[in-house]
Amino acid sequence: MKTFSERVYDLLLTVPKGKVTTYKAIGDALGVKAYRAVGQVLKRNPDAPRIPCHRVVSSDGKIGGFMGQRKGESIAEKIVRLRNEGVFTENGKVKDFEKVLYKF
DNA sequence: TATTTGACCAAGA
DNA sequence: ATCTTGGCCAAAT
Repeated sequence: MKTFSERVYDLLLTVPKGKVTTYKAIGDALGVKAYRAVGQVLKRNPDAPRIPCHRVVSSDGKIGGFMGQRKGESIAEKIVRLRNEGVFTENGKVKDFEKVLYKF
């Protein structure tokens, strides 16, 4: 039995490049309502480049909480990464959110 | 083991 | 549109 975190990571890895997902979608896909726990795990377990945390946004399409990152990292860099993958953002919110939103 | 916390969400005022 | 409230669940302390 995998742990919740592992499931989150695995699911996140299934998100194709150029797409984004939401905490809610992840929780729902896992059959759990731990939307918060998802973000919690991602925050405290920045498992590095293997986990595309920047592809996870809030349900409203806003980047949400990437701010307040740990030292060295900022939301701006994630936005740049997303843009590099084909996902554009506007003032902290994903543009064409529904179009780039990946559904499990 | 128990309590607190949090990168959330939906609904209400 | 913004702010507050309640709820939800796993991980950290």
